[in-house]
Amino acid sequence: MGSTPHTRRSDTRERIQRTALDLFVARGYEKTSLREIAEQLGVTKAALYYHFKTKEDILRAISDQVGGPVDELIDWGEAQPPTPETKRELLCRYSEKLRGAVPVFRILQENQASLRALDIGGRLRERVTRLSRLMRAGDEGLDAQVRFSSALFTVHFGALALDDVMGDPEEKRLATLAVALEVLGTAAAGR
Amino acid sequence: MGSTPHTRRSDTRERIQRTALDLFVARGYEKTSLREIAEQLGVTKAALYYHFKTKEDILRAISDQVGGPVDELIDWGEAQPPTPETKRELLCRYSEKLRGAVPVFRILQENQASLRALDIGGRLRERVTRLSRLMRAGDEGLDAQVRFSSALFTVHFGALALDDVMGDPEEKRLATLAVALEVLGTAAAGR
Amino acid sequence: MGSTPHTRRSDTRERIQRTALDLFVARGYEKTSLREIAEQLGVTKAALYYHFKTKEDILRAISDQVGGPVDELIDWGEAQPPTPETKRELLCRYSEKLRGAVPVFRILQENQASLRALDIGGRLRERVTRLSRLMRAGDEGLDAQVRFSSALFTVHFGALALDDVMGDPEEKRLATLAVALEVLGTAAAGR
Amino acid sequence: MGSTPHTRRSDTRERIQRTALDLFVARGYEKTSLREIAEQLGVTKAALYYHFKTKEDILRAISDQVGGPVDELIDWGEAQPPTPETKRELLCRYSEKLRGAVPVFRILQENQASLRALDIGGRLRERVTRLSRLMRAGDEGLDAQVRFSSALFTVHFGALALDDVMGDPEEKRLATLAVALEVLGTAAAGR
DNA sequence: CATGAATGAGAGTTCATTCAT
DNA sequence: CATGAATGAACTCTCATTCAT
Repeated sequence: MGSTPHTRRSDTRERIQRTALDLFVARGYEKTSLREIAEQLGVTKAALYYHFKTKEDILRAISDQVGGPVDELIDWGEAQPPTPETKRELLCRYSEKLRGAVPVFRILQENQASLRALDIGGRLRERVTRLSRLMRAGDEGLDAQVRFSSALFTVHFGALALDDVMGDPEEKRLATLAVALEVLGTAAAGR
Repeated sequence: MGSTPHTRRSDTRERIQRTALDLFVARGYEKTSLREIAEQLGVTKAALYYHFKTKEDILRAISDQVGGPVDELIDWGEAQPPTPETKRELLCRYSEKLRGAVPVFRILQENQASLRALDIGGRLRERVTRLSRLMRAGDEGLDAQVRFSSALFTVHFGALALDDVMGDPEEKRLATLAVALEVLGTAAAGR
Repeated sequence: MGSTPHTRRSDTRERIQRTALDLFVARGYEKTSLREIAEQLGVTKAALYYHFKTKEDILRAISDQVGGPVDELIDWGEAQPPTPETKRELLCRYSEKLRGAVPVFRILQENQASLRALDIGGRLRERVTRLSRLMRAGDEGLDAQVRFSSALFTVHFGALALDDVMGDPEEKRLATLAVALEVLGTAAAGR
Repeated sequence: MGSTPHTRRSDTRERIQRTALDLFVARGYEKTSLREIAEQLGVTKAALYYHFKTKEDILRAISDQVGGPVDELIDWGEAQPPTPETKRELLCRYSEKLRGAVPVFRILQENQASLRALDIGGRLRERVTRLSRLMRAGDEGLDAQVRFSSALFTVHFGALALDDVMGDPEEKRLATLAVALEVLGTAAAGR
């Protein structure tokens, strides 16, 4: 009845991305070979190379799914005054970015060592640096710095750790965020 | 003339371990080849095989440097009553184990994806599970669980993140621990 | 409006040939991929296949730019009496064929090993054989044979070697030819 | 009887070199795959990599068989006064270097295009440049330059071309050299 | 005329591992 | 204790080529 008549145009690129994501999550970036990706997809290795220039390029495409949004968030943050309120807002928004992209964050997290040699690793590190600077702005004390890190760890790793635990995802996210804000709050309000 | 008569026993084994640790930290477990380790050490690959059965075995030896102590900690915890005090004590002791073994923890952390296929990964996961159970004992609420995770993240990742930041290590450790205890405290005391 | 009405016939075919020639000279036949040719031309690889059946076919088209003329020269030579004058004339005419087609000769020269497997290589070898026979006709002595070879080397490689040296091309060509004729002359006259 | 008791020590490196030489001559450098070399030798590809770092490295080892001697020759030449006699001597000695190493020179000659990208190509070009400078020293006229080139072509390509022609090799070499000296002689004596 | 998508074959290279000495 | 030599399996990547549209 006209449903997807011949949408074949080229969803292949996206299918590669999806399959690669699954395998990278399950077996790690290094341990996943292009042969595996191709086989699981029912195409040849060469087909992957038609759509992506290198293996790293596939990872990059996946990584960019979250890289872009997070960069926007940081840009926004750098345009705001460095008030406690801004910092709280940053945490909230970061938590939202995490939602729905957990597998991507997990790959970046668990393959950190492999990323180091790749330029993706550099970009990732840059983001962390900029985020750190943002949060520390205006208060360089050790206690404040620890609180910031702790709050960010809570949001970031909380999302990853609680992902495969039963319960309503949104409820878990809000609980996590609440604790993070509490940790941060003391420092930010403490001024 | 009496000091360390023949204590050489197996100098090489330890030198391999140290070199491997350095390289695993710098380039990652997968990306570090036995050739590199051997070259940096000035021996042949075959020599490594005299001291270790496989590459994984080298990693295992490194991992065991922290595995043992942490297992002891967990054993101790499971023998205690599940009071808030016990939980605080666990955090303190875990923080102490971290001190001085940061590179090893870093390897385990950053090569997680690679470890998954190895049995080291299994043991690691088991430790996390047991630790979780310990902390949650007596209070299964979502808020408490989040607080526990958050406190542990703070101690664990705080140690890794603050390692390459200037400042007195012990001071940083105590500040981190203080925040972690604060996060935990509310939940533990909330009973 | 009347000039070159539809003379476009096959502009692309020639552009492919020219681009391929440039790349074959610069990077060698084997090392030049169809992708490179296509990219430099702003078309797709598949487009090349519309105009040429295979990669070898492109090379053949280029090679034929000189193959035809040289074959004519040989045909002419075989129809002449084997006098010294004929041999001198052959050298002169070969020198003229070289002029303006240096890049093509250079490709054939520098990619000899690659050509061996191709049928172009066979044809090339055949030409050399026929030319040799022509020059040796009537005098099979070792000295004469060496002189012939030497004269031909002088004309052939002289054109290639002096190409990227400053100076008036025609002047260089004539100087080269003079030496070649001198070398040949003794033998031819020696009869 | 004591013949070659267990000379196994390691002639493999040399056997690889010999086999590679044969195949490079027969099929060209690019068209010869490491698989072929290994198969013909009855070892694995990996064994080749135990003895040589790259494919290029095998070629380099082969090329160095003539590279060293020729470099010595050039060094010698540069230490002499630029007299006609020196130039004649250079030709004679070059001719002697060629004798017995024809296959190596042939590889370098016929795979020129492939060598260009390799650093072997650079070294080769450098040798040619230095040799050219040597011969031209003291006389920069076009005629002299052409004569020098012609003489060198005669010796160099003569050796390659006459190799697979019947007749006593040494006799052929001397005949070739005689012609080369004659060509050169006029220029050198002409002063 | 030309493209987008894909393929099969094979390349060079690296790795962890083994074993006789 | 340690080495030199070798292997088998796998890897990422490139190439010339095809074909439906």
